[in-house]
Amino acid sequence: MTMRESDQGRVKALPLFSSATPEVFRDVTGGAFLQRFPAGTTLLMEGDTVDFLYVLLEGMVELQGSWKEKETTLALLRPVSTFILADVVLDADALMSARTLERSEILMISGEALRRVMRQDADFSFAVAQELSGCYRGLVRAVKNQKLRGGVERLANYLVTQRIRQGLVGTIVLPHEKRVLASLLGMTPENLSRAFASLGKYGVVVRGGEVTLSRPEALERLARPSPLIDNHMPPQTSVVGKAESELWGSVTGRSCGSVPR
Amino acid sequence: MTMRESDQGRVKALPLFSSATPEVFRDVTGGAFLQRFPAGTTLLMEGDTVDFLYVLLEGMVELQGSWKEKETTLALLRPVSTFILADVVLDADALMSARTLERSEILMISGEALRRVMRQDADFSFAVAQELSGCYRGLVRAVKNQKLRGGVERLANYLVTQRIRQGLVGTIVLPHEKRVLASLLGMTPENLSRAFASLGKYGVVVRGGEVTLSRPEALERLARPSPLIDNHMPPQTSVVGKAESELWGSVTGRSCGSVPR
DNA sequence: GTCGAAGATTGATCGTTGTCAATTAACAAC
DNA sequence: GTTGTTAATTGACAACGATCAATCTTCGAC
Repeated sequence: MTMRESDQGRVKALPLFSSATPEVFRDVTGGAFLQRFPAGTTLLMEGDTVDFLYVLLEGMVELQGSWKEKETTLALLRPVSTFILADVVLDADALMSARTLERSEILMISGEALRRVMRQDADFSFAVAQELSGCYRGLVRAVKNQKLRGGVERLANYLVTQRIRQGLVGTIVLPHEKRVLASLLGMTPENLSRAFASLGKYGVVVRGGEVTLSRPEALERLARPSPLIDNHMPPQTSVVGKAESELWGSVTGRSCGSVPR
Repeated sequence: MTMRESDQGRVKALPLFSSATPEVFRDVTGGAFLQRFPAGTTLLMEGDTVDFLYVLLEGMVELQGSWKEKETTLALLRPVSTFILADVVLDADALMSARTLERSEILMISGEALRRVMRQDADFSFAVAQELSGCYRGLVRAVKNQKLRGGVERLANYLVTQRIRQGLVGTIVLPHEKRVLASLLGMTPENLSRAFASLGKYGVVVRGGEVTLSRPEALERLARPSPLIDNHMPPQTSVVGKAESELWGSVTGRSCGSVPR
């Protein structure tokens, strides 16, 4: 029920906990429990009351919002990531649903315990505030991305970002189904197909889940990435302290639980 | 240079400070200074390093993001509101510009002091975390609003929200130029005009900055507001403690500094 | 009052995006 | 292998939103 040794290390390495004393860490995660979910499991529905802070240790989780039978993907999370932190801090109803896209391993931390320790330990509270700030900035980037760029531009920037995150390889691998990517980018699957096709002029070739980027310079000229919108992530420098990894839509969010594109 | 008595009270009433001890309040706002700006002043540009937490005491401020000579409004702030809190907490560059829309009075609080006190006082740190959580949730609402609704639906919901905030009056007053509203709603001024026209069927009549909503029920049926997207705000209950006022695009954000629609 | 500048509106047009339908591809079960 | 299910693609069309240009309104300066 409780954590494995190895998982404990990974959780402790999260920005949220990296500066916590052993006591604080024990107090917060003491009553926590580890749970495994199959793919496609809904962990939380929009509007539900939130009792736990979730920490994704294995697998993949999608955060989504809905309105009038429409759904949209707000974020895709990879290990190790926390999510719905803001709702837990305010003890408020969830604004988004969460579901597993793969078989996943998730640590569930008591929200009550988290808030209690926050009120006792200024350093921990500060770490939470930093984490929330990073998440917030991630969402600001998402809104700018959505409002300022067109569909093709969003895709181009997504590809540029992925190329960097996957190590400047010539061929990147889409970490999820195209339908999910389309939803993340705020378009229909049909339009994503057409957007990929229209990037052919810039050396983008799609074969299944593999996307080859010959002519990355051309693609980048089109994408015009900006550090004020795209989080091209400090390439995993050892300094994990800053919460400024900020998620970032595409599977890769270091920690932080929210948002898009 | 420093605050008036009356302003001090208003600042202390902010969710961010309402639970702070007099010492904490003094420590944080001690080195702060009050400044007046004419309309149209740029307080901060995207990418700038952020040295101060801003508190709007009088006037109106617009937060905006830009990319490739395009601009978009991310939030409109009315007194009393803080803004760029997340950037201050992380000591990171600003992701959005801030400019006054009217002659404004703004309190500038040292970011360094804020962070220092946060590390010392768990309660204050907790209050900051709550504030950030509210801002974060406001942004989640904004993204959902933007991705899930069309232009006319966004306008309809904006009007429904304004009607509630202005006290269920029959005629609401637009708190800013229509061009700014258009940018906030993520459309061009031309399309905003047409969107208003298309709401005529639902009893919406525009005369200058005044919008009369005969048939609010019809408008509401079209708008389909949702508590998971629209923040119809607890109508100013005395409980100011919760940071869950969450801004909300339209001028009215109780406090909190960010975002839209 | 007249004038001028800026915002708002309207119409025409064009490009983008969503929708529906049909087809093809990928993949797991058998 | 075959079959059946789901995802992905393609085309045709409609809806939506952006752009350009012209007009009208508002409002402040004079």
